[in-house]
Amino acid sequence: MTRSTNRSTSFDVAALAGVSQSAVSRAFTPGSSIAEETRKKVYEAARKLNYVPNSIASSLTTKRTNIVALIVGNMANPFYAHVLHAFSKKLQEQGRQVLIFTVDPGADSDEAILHVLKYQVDGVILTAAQLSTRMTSMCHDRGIPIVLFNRYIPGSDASGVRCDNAAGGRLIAEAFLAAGAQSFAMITGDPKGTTSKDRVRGFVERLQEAGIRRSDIVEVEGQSSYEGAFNAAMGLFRDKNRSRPDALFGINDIMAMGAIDALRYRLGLRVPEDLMVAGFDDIPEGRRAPYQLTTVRQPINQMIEATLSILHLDDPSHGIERGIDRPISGRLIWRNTIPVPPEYR
Amino acid sequence: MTRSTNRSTSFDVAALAGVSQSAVSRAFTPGSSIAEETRKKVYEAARKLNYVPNSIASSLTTKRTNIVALIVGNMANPFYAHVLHAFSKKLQEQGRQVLIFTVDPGADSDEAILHVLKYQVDGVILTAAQLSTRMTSMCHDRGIPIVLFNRYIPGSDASGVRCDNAAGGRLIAEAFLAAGAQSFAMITGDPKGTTSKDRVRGFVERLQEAGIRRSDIVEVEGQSSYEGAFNAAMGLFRDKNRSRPDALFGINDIMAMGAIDALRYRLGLRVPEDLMVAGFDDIPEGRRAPYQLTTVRQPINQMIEATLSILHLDDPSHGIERGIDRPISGRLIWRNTIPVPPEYR
DNA sequence: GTGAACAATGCATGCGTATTCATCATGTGC
DNA sequence: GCACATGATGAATACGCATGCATTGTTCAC
Repeated sequence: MTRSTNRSTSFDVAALAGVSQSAVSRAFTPGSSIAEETRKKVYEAARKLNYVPNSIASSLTTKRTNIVALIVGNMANPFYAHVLHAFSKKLQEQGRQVLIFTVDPGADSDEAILHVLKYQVDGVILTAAQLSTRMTSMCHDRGIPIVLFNRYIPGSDASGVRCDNAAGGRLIAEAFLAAGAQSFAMITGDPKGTTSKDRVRGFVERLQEAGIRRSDIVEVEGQSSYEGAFNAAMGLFRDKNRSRPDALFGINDIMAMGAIDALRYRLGLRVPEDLMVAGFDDIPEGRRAPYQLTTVRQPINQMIEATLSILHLDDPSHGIERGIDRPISGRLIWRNTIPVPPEYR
Repeated sequence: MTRSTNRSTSFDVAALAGVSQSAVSRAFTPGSSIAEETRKKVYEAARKLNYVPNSIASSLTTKRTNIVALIVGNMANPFYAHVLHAFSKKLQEQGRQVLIFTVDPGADSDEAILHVLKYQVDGVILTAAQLSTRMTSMCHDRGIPIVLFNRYIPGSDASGVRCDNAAGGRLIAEAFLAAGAQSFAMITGDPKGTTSKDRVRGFVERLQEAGIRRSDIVEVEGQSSYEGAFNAAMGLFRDKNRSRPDALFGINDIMAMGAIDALRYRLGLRVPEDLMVAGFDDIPEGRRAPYQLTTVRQPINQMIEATLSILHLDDPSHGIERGIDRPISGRLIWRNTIPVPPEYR
């Protein structure tokens, strides 16, 4: 049996309801001029025929697809899985569809953008992925707004929303200092993105303001994943001659978790007794019993709000907002990987 | 500045290249009859105009969108995040787009399906979500194939691919028995799906074959999440009078992990010394140092292959395969939450 | 009671592309 | 050199819906 296509069209419905095709279209278009009675007749006929309006066809005339593209660059980090979930929920509530693209960490998103353009999406949200200026202008030229989530590209036309990562880095530094740490290590991630670099910058700046020498701050780069940080931590502490730092900043929660497990299960160290650790993001996984991770919470909901407001999906005639960089402050969440100093109790 | 739409069409390209619109269309359609020279001219013109074919428009005539819908019912379980990622990668490689819908756990997917139908997707993959027979026939009527992933609905027209959950449950039972367990507990999940029930059935069946009495098998239902299992475990062991089982089967890995953390961090029990635990799925998170979870591996890649093969995306004229239930065997992965008996070493 | 404003409706057209059909040029085998 | 197959091309049309425009019927104010 062949895959027969029984899709009825607005003409079929119109015929059955005894109205014109225009009436059918209007019946399904909120706010258009149609009598309640007519609408009922149309709905009745539509129900009988299992009619569902063809959004593809309507997009052709309205030039709006109600599709938003979400490009995710690091699905292995649960933070981005949560972000994806949150965006998806939010956009669904608004009656929009989400076209998803996954991109390998570190890879650029040009190919994904190209597909996105073909599908005439109403907007693009880009998360943890690289973006070339060529693609930015390709999008902007055709009136497709694009917002970087948790990332910005200095000097670029693309707008971005992010946590104030530098300020967050400072919060971590302060927490360590308050807990009495004197020598420090960082496990950093993707060097291409601004996220990791900003966190490092704020962290180091604040430490130096407190009189810590740069030589007392060790930095190791790991792949931006649990395993990457696990291995980086092993490398960091394998050298027995080097004196061990008091405090370790994992540049995000999943990496902090990887580092903690390496410390505890491979190196026999206690956290926080032997070494305090902090992360960044506040993913739900970090709250669990084995970790109880002290971290900076990214205000995801605010960031999503901001992203959508810059996209102006409701108002296509609004110009594209270019070059915006909107940092939003996160706050420190005390848990158990840094001993809580009396003044923070 | 208003959001100007500079999108050039195949006519613009045709004019610049000095050919007809048909030629442009053919230039971008693999396998169509066009001279290499003409194609080059077209590409050249297209490049100059930043032309990108409008897939929406082309879908209107071809009746194919190259979009596949993925409906995910439980994003909180990392297993499904991994599944989503794997499908997305695979479909992208094939040049298809993924439209994603997230549905609350336990909720039915009717609304999502309705949206999917509007967008004329080429196929639907449904994961951890309910599906009404009405929606199944809505899809089938219009020639849209639909496959349930890791779920089946007995007597339904919808096809499904899944792990052989009952057989997997038996494997777990055998592992516990081989390790010498004599009394058992299960923390089960969503009672609406077949997945949890099948695992339980296989597990119990095998135990009873080994002479275990039903009264020595306790069953607690938890919400299908880390937290749900954490709480269920607390409830299970709070009753001090009840004798403690030797072995606990968490119906999937994330729940097993929640249970383990409750046991270790709240109840002061050691795993596996005081109590052995097994999960199901083999998510990467379960391999990590704190858990080292013994589990049954779901053959995700095979399952994805099977799903796509049933969908017949490459051959739209192929009839829809109805009512298929394709179980694929998983295998037991020994790690450290069950003491490995000598015969399995 | 009259003209104007307005709501409801249908007709016709356009959105950007794929595809059918007819035409023409070119090459093939004999 | 001829009949024929083959490949390349353009004109025209269809895909399913939204919308501008014209028309009709209705209500309202005066």
